[in-house]
Amino acid sequence: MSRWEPDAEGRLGKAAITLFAEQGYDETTVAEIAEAAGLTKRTFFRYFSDKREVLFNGSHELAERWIGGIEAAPEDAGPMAAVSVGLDEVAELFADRHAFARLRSRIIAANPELQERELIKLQSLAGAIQAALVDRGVSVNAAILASQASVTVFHVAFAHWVEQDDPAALRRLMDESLEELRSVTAA
Amino acid sequence: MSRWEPDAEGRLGKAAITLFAEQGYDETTVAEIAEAAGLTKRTFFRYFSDKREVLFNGSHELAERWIGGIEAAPEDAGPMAAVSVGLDEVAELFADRHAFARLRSRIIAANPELQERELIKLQSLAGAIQAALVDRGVSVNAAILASQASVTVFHVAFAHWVEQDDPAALRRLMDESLEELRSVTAA
DNA sequence: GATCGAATGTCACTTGGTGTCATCACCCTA
DNA sequence: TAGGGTGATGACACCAAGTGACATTCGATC
Repeated sequence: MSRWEPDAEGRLGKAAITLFAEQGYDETTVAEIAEAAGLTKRTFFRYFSDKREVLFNGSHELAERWIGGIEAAPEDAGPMAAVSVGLDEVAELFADRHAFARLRSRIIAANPELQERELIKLQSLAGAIQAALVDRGVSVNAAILASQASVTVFHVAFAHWVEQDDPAALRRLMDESLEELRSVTAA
Repeated sequence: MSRWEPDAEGRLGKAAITLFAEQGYDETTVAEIAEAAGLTKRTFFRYFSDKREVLFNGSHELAERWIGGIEAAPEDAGPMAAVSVGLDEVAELFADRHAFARLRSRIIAANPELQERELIKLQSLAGAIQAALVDRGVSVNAAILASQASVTVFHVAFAHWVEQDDPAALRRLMDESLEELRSVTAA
């Protein structure tokens, strides 16, 4: 692709994570990140629409995996069952990224701006799931609620996952979260 | 309070909403808002931590009302039942603000930055509800899920409310949303 | 009416973010 | 192999959000 040093985007992402972890998000300027990657501020903004976005690159892949799982679910499965098939894919995706996920989570946890961005990414994920459910014949209202609920379940489980030490625990934590939601709403 | 023209904060808020509605959020600068209110940019940032915040002033009142309802719920009510009592209070709070809520919603809907801020406000609302539930003796996990679910229910119902024409429909829409969530998660 | 404190103004500055144009490295083709 | 095309990068100027430091203004109070 590029004719200079390869993978400008990857270098920028790596430099950003490193600097954020070392000295904090607010204390790191875009100019610094670019310089650490041997590029300029202008180039940073060609790859990332804003400074936060560099931490949310993977969200598209997450959505694709999850949606793929939903589409592959048996036709007669209900909305939550279909969503749960998607969670299998998601758990697999994160299987070897526990350390990275923890680092990234800590950075985000330390900064409200980043939490805002994370929430809107989850919201857009919920929107995609909703559409996938509607495609399966689920009613719009049910799809809204089911997608919101499942994203909440994922979010809660993911937060637990990064704060404990077993990289393989994600799927189990998601199931526990789902079960808890069931018992709470049933009451 | 103030010794100049009274209610600087109120004037800033009013000027902001008006300008945002007229010419859009991005196209309105803080300096413009301040000038319209007969103040300066610096004073704007003394009342509002950033430009978005001027649209989210009421969120504290919403949380207080909802929490008040939860605390007033019968001791033996389950988490979702207690939350639902809070929704009565919330519905009352918005009874005479339908037009304003619609205007504000349209502004927010037109701007992703503002949607981010809205989501984090809802998240903080969920956190407050969670704490109120824990105070009632609900387990932490159940409180997390119940608060998240109830905020989702509120969000969905509110979105419907501002897009239809009956200002008195909020409580009914919230109940419908809640029922939908029950039936979806039960499956 | 001197003084005090809270609210507001002034000013300079940093940083995120953008528009525009120049430049560079490579590829293709004559 | 010279030259032109093309997409990635750099250079530079600029705007607007947000902040820190200090000055000013008004009203209250003694």
